[in-house]
Amino acid sequence: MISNIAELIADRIGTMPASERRAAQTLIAFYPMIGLKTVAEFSAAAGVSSPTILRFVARLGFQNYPEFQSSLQDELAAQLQSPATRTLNPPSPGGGTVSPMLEATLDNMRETFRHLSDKQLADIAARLADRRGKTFLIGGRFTDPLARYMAAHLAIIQPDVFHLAGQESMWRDRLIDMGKRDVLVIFDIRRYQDSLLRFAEKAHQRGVQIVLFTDQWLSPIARLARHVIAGRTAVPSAWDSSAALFVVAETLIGAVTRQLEAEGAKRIREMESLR
Amino acid sequence: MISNIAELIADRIGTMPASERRAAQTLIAFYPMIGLKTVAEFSAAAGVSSPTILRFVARLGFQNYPEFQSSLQDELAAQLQSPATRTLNPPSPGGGTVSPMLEATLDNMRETFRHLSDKQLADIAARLADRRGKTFLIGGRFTDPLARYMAAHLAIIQPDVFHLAGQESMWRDRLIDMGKRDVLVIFDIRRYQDSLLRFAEKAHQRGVQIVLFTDQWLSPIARLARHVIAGRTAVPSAWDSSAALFVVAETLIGAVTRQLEAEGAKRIREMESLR
DNA sequence: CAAAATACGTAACATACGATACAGCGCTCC
DNA sequence: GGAGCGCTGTATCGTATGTTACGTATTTTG
Repeated sequence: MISNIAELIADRIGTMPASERRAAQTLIAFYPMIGLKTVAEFSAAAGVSSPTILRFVARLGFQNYPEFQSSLQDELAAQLQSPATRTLNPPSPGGGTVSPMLEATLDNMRETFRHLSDKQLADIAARLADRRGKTFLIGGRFTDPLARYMAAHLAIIQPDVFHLAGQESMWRDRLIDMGKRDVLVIFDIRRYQDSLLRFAEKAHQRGVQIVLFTDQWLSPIARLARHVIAGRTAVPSAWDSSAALFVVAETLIGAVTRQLEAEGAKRIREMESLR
Repeated sequence: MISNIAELIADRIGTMPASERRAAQTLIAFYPMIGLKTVAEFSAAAGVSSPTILRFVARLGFQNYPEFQSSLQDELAAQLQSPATRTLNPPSPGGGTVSPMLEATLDNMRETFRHLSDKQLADIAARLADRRGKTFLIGGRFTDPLARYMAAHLAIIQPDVFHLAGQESMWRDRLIDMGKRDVLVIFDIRRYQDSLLRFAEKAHQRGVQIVLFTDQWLSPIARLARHVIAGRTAVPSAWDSSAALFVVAETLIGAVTRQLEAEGAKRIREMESLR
């Protein structure tokens, strides 16, 4: 079975006329980048004319040049998704129902963090550690526990951390306390909840800084957010996975704790003694 | 030093207006493929207008869109040359707060699952899927969100799933409803909570089957439990990590869902129609 | 609260790009 | 050696694409 364009070329290069073969060879030599450039550049690199390039891709079975490029891009994207990461985790031999789930989850985490720079996390952590404002956390149907988890930790190392629970009307009443210096952390993955969007809009109007945890398809709230964390959620299950977001949350909790070390440590000691 | 476009974006995203930030986030989310498409496609994906995309790339320092694309392509080409340096966010040698945290978490998960057989999980899943009894879930200070997360999912695919919230006295009142056929899922990691142990003992006396999620040092509840899941929790942070337990929980949710597929699917459809 | 500045999208524009028609050339096969 | 066929490049065309100008909305500042 022919799965990529390189193989396709190898398969058909024998049937090609001289100039097209030159095109094929240059594509292989600079695979696949030269194919993503313009016809003119490709033809120049191969030392043939543009129509030859077009005839070449036509012979490969593509309707037109853009279609050929899209195909190359898809191939590239697939490579970038899974590349060595699969081989990085030696597929456990006794692959029952566990393994694929774990594998997918580990991949999701790596992917999520690949798209997340230290600087971004540091910025968010700094924002969360800023003691001049309050911190509110809220989540959706399945992600509210993540908001709770984060709130449970943050509330220990600093004051003015509030998890917004209960009914929509109750959150709204808290809006009155929110202003420019405050931060609202929202967890919202598919299927995105209207109630959260409504709430986010109102908070946004009040100048509240929004930190959004969402999936790779980005909740509509992203538009309002100051910081967006997009986690991978796809796993071989009927449900989406929030594990990657969970780990990001833990990472942030750790970073904020470190920033507030001095005061935080004191606070923690104080709390211990209160028990 | 800024070596790739992703870093460049992370560096400047703070200085960008809202719409451009959205463009930036979309690019990161689908990095780098979306940037190789046309301005129109990029703008559609980001939900902004084409000029915004152009202003965005201009702000990154590029003269025009093609130049930006070339830069992305060069980056890609370099990556493809040396597969070793394929990471989008190279392990920052300096204050890399991310990497060690992520690495430790991934290790924890692998370790946790290494000590967890498919059979164990299947048994637990079967127990949770057994519809003759009720399912109760409860957790400690930091782990209660995990109980909530699991409850939120299980409650959708089967009836009689209850998360025990609120104060200790309220849980106790629910004991009256618990019997031999029922399952109690407890999350308890260090520092183990006396209140949970007390509750577990009473439930155990009533013949309730206990499924315990704990850390590798095992909560004292372990001796009462029918099934024990011991997750690794150590990470380079001031806090313990519950991420491994979270993933086990998700795995179980998936397994239970699969077992109840027939009835579960029907239930889910019914719920959708109720919205 | 008014005024200025900035951000953003709509719509018109120019151009660079892919596509096509056609003519020249070489090769092959009678 | 000549006719036919196929391969290839030049030149032209239509259009999709990036670009720019401008007006409106929004935010910021005095």
